[in-house]
Amino acid sequence: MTHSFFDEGALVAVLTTQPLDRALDYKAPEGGCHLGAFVEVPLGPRKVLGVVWGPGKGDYDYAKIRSVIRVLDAAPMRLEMRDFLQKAAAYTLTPMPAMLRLATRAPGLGDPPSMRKIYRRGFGVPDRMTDARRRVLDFLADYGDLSFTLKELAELSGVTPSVVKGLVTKGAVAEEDSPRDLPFPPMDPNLPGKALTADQADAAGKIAAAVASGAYGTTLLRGVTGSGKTEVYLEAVAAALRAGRQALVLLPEIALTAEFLKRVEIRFGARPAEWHSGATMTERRRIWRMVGQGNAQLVIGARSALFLPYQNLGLIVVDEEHDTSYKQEDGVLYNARDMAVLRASLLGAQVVLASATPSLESWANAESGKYTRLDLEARFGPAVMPTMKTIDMRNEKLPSDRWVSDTLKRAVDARLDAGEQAMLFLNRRGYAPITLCRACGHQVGCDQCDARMVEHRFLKRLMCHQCGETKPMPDKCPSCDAEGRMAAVGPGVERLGEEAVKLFPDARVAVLSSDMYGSARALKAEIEGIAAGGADVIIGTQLVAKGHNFPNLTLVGVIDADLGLQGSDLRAAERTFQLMRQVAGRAGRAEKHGTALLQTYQPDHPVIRAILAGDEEGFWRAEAAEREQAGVPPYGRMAGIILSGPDVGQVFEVANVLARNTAALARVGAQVYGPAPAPIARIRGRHRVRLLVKAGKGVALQGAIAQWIGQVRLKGDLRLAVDIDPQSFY
DNA sequence: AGCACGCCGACT
DNA sequence: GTCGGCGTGCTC
Repeated sequence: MTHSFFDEGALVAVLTTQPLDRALDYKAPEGGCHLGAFVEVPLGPRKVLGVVWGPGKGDYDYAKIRSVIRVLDAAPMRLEMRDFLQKAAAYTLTPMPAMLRLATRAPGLGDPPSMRKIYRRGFGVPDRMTDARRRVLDFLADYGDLSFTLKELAELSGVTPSVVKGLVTKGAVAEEDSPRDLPFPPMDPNLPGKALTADQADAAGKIAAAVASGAYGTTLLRGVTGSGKTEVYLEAVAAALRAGRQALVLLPEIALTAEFLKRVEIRFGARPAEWHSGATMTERRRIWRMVGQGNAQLVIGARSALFLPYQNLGLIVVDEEHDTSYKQEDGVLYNARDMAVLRASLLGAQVVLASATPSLESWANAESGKYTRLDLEARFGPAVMPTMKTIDMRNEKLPSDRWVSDTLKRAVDARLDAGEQAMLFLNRRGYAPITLCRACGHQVGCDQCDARMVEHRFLKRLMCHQCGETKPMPDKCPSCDAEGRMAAVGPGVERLGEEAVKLFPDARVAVLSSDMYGSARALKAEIEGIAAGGADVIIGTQLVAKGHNFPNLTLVGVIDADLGLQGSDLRAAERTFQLMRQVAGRAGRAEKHGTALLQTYQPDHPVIRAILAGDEEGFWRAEAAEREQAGVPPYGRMAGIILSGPDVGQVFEVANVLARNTAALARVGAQVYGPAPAPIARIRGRHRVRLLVKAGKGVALQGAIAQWIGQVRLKGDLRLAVDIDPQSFY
């Protein structure tokens, strides 16, 4: 460490959020600035946000060097954060400015602390007393020293705001400025938690001891649904709080429910900071600032909460660590689970990766001893894992426009008679996945992407699931002009909902699909209503698999367990396994015993057999052996290079230049496959071409790739994105 | 990312 | 002649 403070006029290197390839030199402002300070600097005609990254390089014409405009009122970025951003950038091959943008995703960072007016009891006495005035003063007398906003005070005392204002001019009510960004209430780690079983207490004790050690470590906490994973990791959170350190719980966005937050609030006696995409600008700003000041001890959040400016982070929990939504697929391509491990290792913090169905990566890391593995086997309370059976669809002889077999229908009827809930699971949004013309066989596709349009009867439109583009349902075939011959082929949840209404006329049927509700909030509210008994038959897509508790749900019918089994994607089997296990785990979570029925045409498929047998270790060993054989992650390294542009020829031209000049990769023994059209060959009119790079485990792949792609200069509208550890590789 | 500079086509 | 298309390059 050379300098930590720069006097006025000293040269400092400032990293901005603008996409420049390096930090620029500026003169430190009046009063000087600290290393890591958030500053506003002039850049051409504009003012931009930046961070003082180090001493200036002094390699630029001194006469042209401008001064930092001002130091922002925010705690300087800590060295640990700087280090984390640099290492994360190097790992994901992301330019530093983009990385810094992730870390400054709060509005109004440059503004002074925003204030609002608050009202409390004053010392003056009004000259004239009225009924309304007395109500206000009596109310304030009842609440002693508490203060309120104008709106609160007026509403709570049953008067209009002008009455309060009148009292302010008389001095009977005091008007004060108060910072809008208030500290979060302290968490109490010593409130009693739920009673733990012996193995839960044992696991909790081990993780708590690791947290107290103040060293880095990662624990894979494995346990079936309802085994008490949450209770166990909340004890780890308590240990971090007791040690005076902050804790972060990462969840997939959809699992961040009111139900979950309530549990946390009960355990720690106060609401934690919630960081999610639906948060308002004011909330985000408050959290960003309070986390940086240590005035938010516990953050519950989605992926991007990892980039908040923690002051003293001691524990990161990644719940549902296998969830694919931890991998950001647009903009900066990073996997929050891996970045959590990176950040913790730099901090001397603990990581808990929790899942009923861990990713193969984490499972392998536990096998190799990089992670500590803790298994929770005993199920909490009287419920046990559901009974799982297949329904062999080859014997069911269903007509082509029906999806619920008679066997499954009888099982649902039985549950309805018992006054319990049943769920039909189908991982396909919309009404029907294919819309085709019976006259010529034409399938309606998206004009912008190479994807089929999916009919959404609920929206009365066709939708592209790649780009979200919609168009009205055509009356006549766009290809052969035949009228009235367009037909819906295959099932989606909306169509399954229609069938369920016919099959179960007396039941209340609810369809849960992410596109049927205006906002994530509305969707969560709907799910909570249903869980509380608002429906008898629940039709759902993948989102129902994520962490929702349906206490009265005792039967899950998986409509098409074969979806995802076919194809050569090496991760498909893993994903199918995880999804089926999680869906099955929805059944019978409380006191009632649950059953899961899987409709399949391949009851002998290894994945289906492993699910039925509950043989997770067997499944993973088989999957791991296959991957090791193929030399793919986690037994080898991969990266995807996606080139995109409006002109296919141009895109392929650049891709071919890369494919032909691979000396930089050959030096580390890496191979290139492709170019080939990317899995989604066209998105929003941009053609996408992918190259895959494959290398041995332990190869320094990023450096080689950086050198390799440095050979090409991208002209015009061409883009190149590097995806380290891609989710799909085939 | 913005924004200026600059070098070629179709207009008053 | 010049108005304006957007390709290329710079910002401390």
